[in-house]
This record gives sequence, structure tokens and C-alpha cells, in this order.
Amino acid sequence: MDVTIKDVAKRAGVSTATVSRVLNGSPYVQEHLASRVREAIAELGYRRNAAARSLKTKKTNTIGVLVPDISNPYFMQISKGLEDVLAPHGFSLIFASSDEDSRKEAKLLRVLSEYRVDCLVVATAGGNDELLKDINGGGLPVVLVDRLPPVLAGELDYVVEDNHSSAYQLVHHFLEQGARSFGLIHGPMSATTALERAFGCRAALAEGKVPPERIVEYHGDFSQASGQAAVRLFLQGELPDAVLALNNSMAWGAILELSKHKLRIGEDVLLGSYGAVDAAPLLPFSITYVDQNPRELGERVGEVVRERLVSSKQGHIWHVMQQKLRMDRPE
Amino acid sequence: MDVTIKDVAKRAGVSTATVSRVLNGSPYVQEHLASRVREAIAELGYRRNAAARSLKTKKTNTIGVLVPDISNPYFMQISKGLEDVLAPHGFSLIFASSDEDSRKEAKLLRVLSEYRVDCLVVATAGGNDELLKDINGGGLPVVLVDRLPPVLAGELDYVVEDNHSSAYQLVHHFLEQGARSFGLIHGPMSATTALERAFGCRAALAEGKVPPERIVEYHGDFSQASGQAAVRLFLQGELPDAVLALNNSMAWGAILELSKHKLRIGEDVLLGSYGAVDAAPLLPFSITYVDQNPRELGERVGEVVRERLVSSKQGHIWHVMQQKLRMDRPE
DNA sequence: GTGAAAGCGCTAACAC
DNA sequence: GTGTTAGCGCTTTCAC
Repeated sequence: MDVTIKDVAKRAGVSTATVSRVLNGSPYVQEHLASRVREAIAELGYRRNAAARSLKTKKTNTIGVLVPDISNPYFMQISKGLEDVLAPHGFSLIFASSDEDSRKEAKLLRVLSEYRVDCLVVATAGGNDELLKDINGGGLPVVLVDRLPPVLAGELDYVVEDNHSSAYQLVHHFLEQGARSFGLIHGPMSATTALERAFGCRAALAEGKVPPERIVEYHGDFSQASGQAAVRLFLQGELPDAVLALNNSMAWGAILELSKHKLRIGEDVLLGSYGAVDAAPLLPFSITYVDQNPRELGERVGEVVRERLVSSKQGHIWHVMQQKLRMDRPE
Repeated sequence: MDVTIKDVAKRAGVSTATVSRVLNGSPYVQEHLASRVREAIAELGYRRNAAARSLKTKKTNTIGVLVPDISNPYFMQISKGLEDVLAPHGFSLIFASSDEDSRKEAKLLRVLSEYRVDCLVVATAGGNDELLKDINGGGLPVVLVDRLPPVLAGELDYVVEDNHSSAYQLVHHFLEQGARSFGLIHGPMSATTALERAFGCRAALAEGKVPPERIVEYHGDFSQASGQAAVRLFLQGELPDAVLALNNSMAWGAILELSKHKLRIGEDVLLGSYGAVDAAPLLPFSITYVDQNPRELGERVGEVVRERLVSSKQGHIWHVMQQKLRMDRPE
């Protein structure tokens, strides 16, 4: 049997209420009693029971975080930012990974809500728009991050990147570099980010009057393998002037595959990426990419969570973060 | 006010005990009652309260995971493996990040134990040996992963790599390649992994009769920057035949710095790494490295956790996983 | 099979 | 200031 507040009270010769007051830092306890309580706590090795506490207070000081992939550095950078902001305020993070699966996501959403987390941070795999709206409506604040299903734009708090604009600028840059034909490697259209990036690209291509026959599009799944597959497809026709991968894993796949075919990036073909390619500084060619900042995204989410929890403010909070184009050149 | 089991009972015209039985899948409920309960649950949008539940059952179905850095892919790969094994059994993971800080680790250990997690998985930052032993002794099973303070080897369950042997082999390989002088880039000695790797290296160097004056050692902190700093140090003397970085971030830093100085890896200097360097397949030189498998480490930990929780077995469970040497060559 | 009722450990009125 | 006490929502004997 665990030691409870009752045991502490008995040992210190006070009531449980006094122990509770000491535990919660109430100023209305005489110092000599407080120190007796603290002694008893130490002697007995008492640890407060969070379940009993939150049953009473209806607060868990826990934030549920639901991401498509717990091992994806992008999402974990976001989580790091979140933790940096929230941990100092006493919040813990409980994680779940949907594996980009709507059904699993729905199940995990239920589990997290049963834990009565104080707030839910979700990078949705899609397909749970109604459920998310219900949960939020039911009194559990939901903050969307990275992925924003259009239906939810007016309904929930969110912090996302300006995917459309960044992708637009990426294409625009290559048009200015003189590229006249394009190979686009898209992510899965179930991810709103992939969809928005695709639209951003198309807007720039239309504006640049690039005719459809000079555009090849491959629909990948954000994985390195799909970046490689895309390049193999492109090689079946005439190699486009520029290959644009709409995330960094696919960009890396494209680089590997192009290299395998002895194609020189920067000369035979230009390469663009949405998101930095880690190895870029060492590669013998330059890559222009959209500079994401997941850490900052996470910090912003943390602030939104706090705003939502402390100021219980009306209306919705949303942030659309701007990205800049960057180029890594060989040194 | 949330809807409770009482509301459901009233709506279904049964007692709370019956609702509870349905919730827990007890077979001793007549089907027509059970379905009425399920209806009521759906109509009312009832969600079970995990806090109340675990207050009673003394189980949370939650595993606490404490790692030095939540955004480090190595630890998140471990976590992914853990989650893959545990999630199907209804366990959720609650994470905390110690930032390699013993004091923060101690605090988080307390928080997690207050949550009454069913088990604690810890990659320790060090300095909390007694606390960890106490927690485990107090009835909360602790499973160490990756980092194993020697004092705890006989006290707790653990799953770790064979750092000593792998590092030994790494050095041995370079001796066989003809390297006669070495530059070692160590991790922080507060991390047991770094310490073990250092001993492994030294054992091989001693056996190879490499005289001390042909060994330069730099004590880094596992970061890319410290890999770069190490190389700058090495360049002040005579460049060693082989530079060995004892983790992959430092290896990458070393590569960047060597390249910056126009040194050709594989010709001017050999390079070895503990852990794969992501960009390796594309680099114009080969790297020999210890092939870690964090995902599998995590899966193994998951199995240990389950063993510990279900079979409440006596004694300690430990796994020391073996790694293989691998070489990535340019294609 | 089903229900009544006693807590699990804690907090927060309320009374003193 | 401090103590008493009534629950928070659930599970689980123990009767019936």
C-alpha cells in the first residue's frame, strides 16, 4: 500500500487539509506546522497521487500530443518547442502516434480524451474533422499544428506554415533561374500540407505560363523511397530543368537517385526542396529550399495552449508562419 | 459537467455496476442490458474517466519515458519501437526530456511517479542512481535503456548496446586498415555509453600497441559542433591516420570540418563513426561505422516492460545488443 | 445476473 | 489558521 496524505497527516500530527495546503503551497499554514509536514513527507517517502488529485480538480496538467509519426524529426522538433514552453509551467506531454492512419487517430483521440488531458495538440492524419470539432466543442481545447483541414480553419486554434506561399516562392525562384520545365514530387494529398504546397506550385507555374506538357507530377508519400521512384519516372521522359521535392525526405531520395544515374545537380538539373536537406552543406552542388522552423512552430503552439488554458479566451487563435527561401552552396 | 457512469446508468435503467461491467467487457451481463448500456453511452457521448479508474484500480496503462532529448532521432527511434510493441496492448506513453540535466531528471522522475505510470523507461543523464534504485524498490518498475550506470547493472532491468565491444571492433578495423595514429572524438563521460566506447577504443589501441603519443583524444558532447571543434584541435598537430567519432553527430561535424580544410577523407585521413551518418551514401568516400539499431532496442524494451508487468517475474531482465560494423561506400 | 454501497486519495468548502 | 467532511467517477465486493 502506498503512503497517502492521511499517513503524512497522522505522522505530522495535523489534519489532511493542512498537508494538502502545504503540498499546494498555501500561505495560510504556520511555518512550524509546515516544516513538520515536510519532514513527515520526506520520512515516509510520500508522493502525491496525480489521479486522485485530478479527479478532484478536473485538471491533469497534461497536454496530449498526437502526431502522425513519433520518430519523424520534424514533429519531434515541434514537440521539443512545445515542451520547452510548457514544461516550465508544470505541464507534461503525453504522446501518441497515428501512423498517418485516420482510424488509429480516432482511437487515440478517444484514449487521450479519457485521460482528461487539459489540451490536445494534433497534427492530423485527416479524416477526423467532425470528431476533432466535437472534442473541442465538448470542452477539451484542441490546437491543430502543421496540418489544417480547410473545414476546421474557422473552428479550432491552429499554428501552421504558409505552405501555399512558400511553395509558390520556391517555384518562382526556379522560374527566375530560367527553368522552363518542372518535375514535381508531391506528398500524399491526404496531408493538407502536401495539398497546399501542390496548389502553391501550380499557381506559380500558371503565372509563369509554363505549359502543362512541361510539367510532370509524381504523387509520393513523403518518404525517401518515393523521391527515388519519382526520379525514375522523370527519367522515362525528357529530364525536366528543375526537380522540386515537396519535403526533404523525398528531396534526399531524388538526390540519391539522380546521383545514381550520374546526373549532375546544378548542371544537368536544378534541385529544390521544401525543407532543408541535412547533408546539403557537404554536397558538391547547391540546393534551394524552403527553410522550415519546426522548433519555433512548437513554441508558438505552446503559447497558444497557454493562452487557451489560462485566459480561456473567446474566438480562435491562429498563426500562419512564414518561411524564407534559402540556398545551401558548397563551401 | 461531464457525463458520468451514473448518467449512463440512469439513461439505460440499470445500476452503475452494470455499466462498469459492460465497459470492462464482463461476460456476466445479459445481452439486452448490455446493448441498452451501449446505446446510452453513444447517445450521451460518455467517455470513461481514466483518473477515477486508476484511482480505484491502481493501474494507469501508461508508461513513462524519460530521455535526455526528445528531439534526438536516436531516442525517438527507440520510442517508436517501444510504442509499436506497447500501444497494441493498450499502453500510452508519457514523455519527458531531461536535457542531459541530472537535476531536471530527478524532478521529472518525481512527476512521472506521481502520475503512477505502470512502468518507467529511462535513458538516464546520470547522477540519479540512488533515486532510480529507490523508485524501483518502491514498487514502480524501472527499465533502463541505452545508458547503464555500473552501480545499477545488478539492480534494474536494462536493454543496452554493447558499446565496449562495438567501439573495440571499430578501432580494430582501422588498425587492420593500417592506421597507426588516431584521433578520437569522445562523447560526454557522464553518459555511460560514451565512457564504455572510450574504454573499448582504448582496449583495442592497447592491444594494437599504439603508443600514447600517436593518440589524440577530444572530449566532446555528442554534438555536431564538438565534432568540428575536435578536428580543429587535431589539425594543430600532425593529422592522425584515422579520425574516429564516437557518435554520428560528431562524425558529421568532423566530416564538415575536414572538408572545409580540403582534406580528402579516405586519402588524407580515414573516418570512422559510431552510428550511421545519414548522408554517407552520397559522399565521395567511404565511412566505416557501428550500425546501431535503436528501433530494435526499443522493441526489446517494450518486451521487457510487458514481461515485468504481466509476469511480475523475479530477478532482473537484461539485454546487451550486439552491433555490426558496416561500411558505406560511394556508389 | 444485477444492484447497493464502500471506498480509492485528494481538495475545498465550511465550521470553528 | 486549522480541522472536518463531503464528494470527484469509478470498480468491486457482497447481498440478493
